[in-house]
Amino acid sequence: MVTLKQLAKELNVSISTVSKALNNSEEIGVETVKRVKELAALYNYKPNKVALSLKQNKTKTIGVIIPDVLNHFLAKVLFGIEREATEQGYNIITCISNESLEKEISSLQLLANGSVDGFILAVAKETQVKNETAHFVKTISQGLPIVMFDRVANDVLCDKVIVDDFEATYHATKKLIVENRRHIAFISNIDDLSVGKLREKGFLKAINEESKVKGSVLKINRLDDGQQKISEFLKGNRSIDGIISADNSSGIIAINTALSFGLKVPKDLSVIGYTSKSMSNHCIPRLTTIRQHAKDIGACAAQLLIKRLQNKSLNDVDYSTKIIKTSLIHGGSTLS
Amino acid sequence: MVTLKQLAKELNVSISTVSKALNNSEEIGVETVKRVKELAALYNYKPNKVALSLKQNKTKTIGVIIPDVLNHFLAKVLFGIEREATEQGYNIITCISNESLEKEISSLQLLANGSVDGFILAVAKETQVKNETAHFVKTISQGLPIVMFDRVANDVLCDKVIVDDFEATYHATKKLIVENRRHIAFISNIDDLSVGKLREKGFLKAINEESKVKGSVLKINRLDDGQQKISEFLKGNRSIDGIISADNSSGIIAINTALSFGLKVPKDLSVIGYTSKSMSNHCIPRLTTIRQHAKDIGACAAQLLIKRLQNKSLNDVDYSTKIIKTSLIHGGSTLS
DNA sequence: TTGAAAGCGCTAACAC
DNA sequence: GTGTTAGCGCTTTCAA
Repeated sequence: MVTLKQLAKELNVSISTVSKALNNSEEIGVETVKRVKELAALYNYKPNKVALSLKQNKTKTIGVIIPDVLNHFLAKVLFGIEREATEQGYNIITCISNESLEKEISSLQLLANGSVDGFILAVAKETQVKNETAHFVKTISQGLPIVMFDRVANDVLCDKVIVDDFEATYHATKKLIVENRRHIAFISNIDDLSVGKLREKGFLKAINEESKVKGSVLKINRLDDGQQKISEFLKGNRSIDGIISADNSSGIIAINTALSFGLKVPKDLSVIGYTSKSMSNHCIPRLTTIRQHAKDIGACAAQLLIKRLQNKSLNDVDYSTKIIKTSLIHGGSTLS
Repeated sequence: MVTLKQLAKELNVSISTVSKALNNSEEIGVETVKRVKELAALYNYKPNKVALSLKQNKTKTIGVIIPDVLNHFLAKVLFGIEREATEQGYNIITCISNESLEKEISSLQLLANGSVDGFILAVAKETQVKNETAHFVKTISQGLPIVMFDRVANDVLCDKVIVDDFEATYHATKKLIVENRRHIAFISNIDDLSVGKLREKGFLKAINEESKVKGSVLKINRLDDGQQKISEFLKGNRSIDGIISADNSSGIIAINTALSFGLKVPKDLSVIGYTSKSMSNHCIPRLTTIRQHAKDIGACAAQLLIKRLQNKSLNDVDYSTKIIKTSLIHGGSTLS
């Protein structure tokens, strides 16, 4: 990499002249500017990012801590973050907490040494289960803002971007009720996450509002064999005629299982899930889906963080929680 | 963030004394070391990463350029890279090329300003189609090593990690032939990728070795409706009794479609795909799958790069290409 | 045993 | 219009 020093030497001018010329300073003569720029272009000069970061005490880099990149939703949020960040001239350093509190803490600490200007993260499962928040508070108090998305720690004061999980699941359940379904099951393998709990609550509210509708809940451990669990469940509850799936796989498995029993979808059984677009065609008919607009969530989180980074005057009072509305996409596994 | 300067001031010693004490230099008296370390611990001192990078002219950061994080395979490789990198004390800056040559070039340029010590990447689709390699060569000549995985540019001299796509697809096809399948279809929506082509070649080789076996190929554009395409294809080719899917969805869709036609799997139709574990249960029976060990690919790529970064004596002669062997996982969609 | 000083690459206030 | 200088936070050589 060429440095200002080398350019200066070759041009027989001082380093600061070169610097100013490249930064279009008014002070420098047009002729000099031209000479400098030509040589810089020739050598493909680019200002050293590290030196700039040191000088300006900001890295233009965001630390992103994702619990699990194999989760399609989270990967899509990452995609949204990356795009927005890149557009605004920020890089992202990605850490994968693997749902572990310890890894989450170490990632936070590791990057809180000047590597990044702030964080975007979804809280790890273990962290939510143990309800641990000290590491977040500490990071923020060190001057590194955090934006949480999807899985948030309610007690921590910071910007947040969430989905209307409760509302969306409530309305999805209502929709099945309107379709005249009388025994609706809620299937979830994310019972331990805040979003999983919210979705269940939304479901239960809708069920409890209707005396003639029966509700059942099936919780699946992630280590369980989903196909087998769902198969047993449906066999043991023959009256089920509607299903809400809280995670991105159970709805698909439920449809395929029901079909293998000879049931007709959506005639005998109506299903709605939180599956992503690319998976929603893994059953015939396609799954009717609650879209979370993951990309928008990522973009929104990035915007919130960058805004805060660039506007020092924002103070603790200004923390905002953005709710990204879901949409219901009809896929054929429901009547309409 | 506390700096050496602040510690020095408070302790009434010089900056260099503090630095040496914290780095366990023999020069400094035990008593001083103790005092320094205590205060550093109290203030939770951490050496500023940016300053270290500037001083040592290396960032301990790897640039990772992924064509698409929503691709489960690529996401899993990213996971493998992240884990190995973290273990070895490296951070990763992730860029998503979105299969675009332009974004790939700009990501490379953007990080080649001192932000990273080297790159791990899979070549974008557009780059492969246009057979563009100049940007890779330029980056390497600037002293930033590249490790390519999965989708590689053969002409570029660098370390590579690939899968035995040709072999694996050849053997999978052979397996169907041994099962006495007589009309085997190859379905792919990744025809434009190097790996897609290799898989097709492996398929064709196996087919061409057997005169009594008929082969058909269905190429799906990513914008097409996969369900519809596959449905039409199977309807138009009733004799098909075996399917090899090159991508991670077509195999699942094919099974579900066949079942909806009333066919029995695997009795009437045998299917093998490249699907990932989490998706392989999106059909009943489960899809027999060629596992690519994506995590291992990522780990291997990271190891290769870090080894090169730490061993300046490695020269161009030493470039290696690692082949990660696939495994065939029986899932019920084949007879054995 | 400790400290002063140089330097990594850059910017900017201040001289000339 | 151009150059000198200091300083961002750190390591390291050399001097005391």
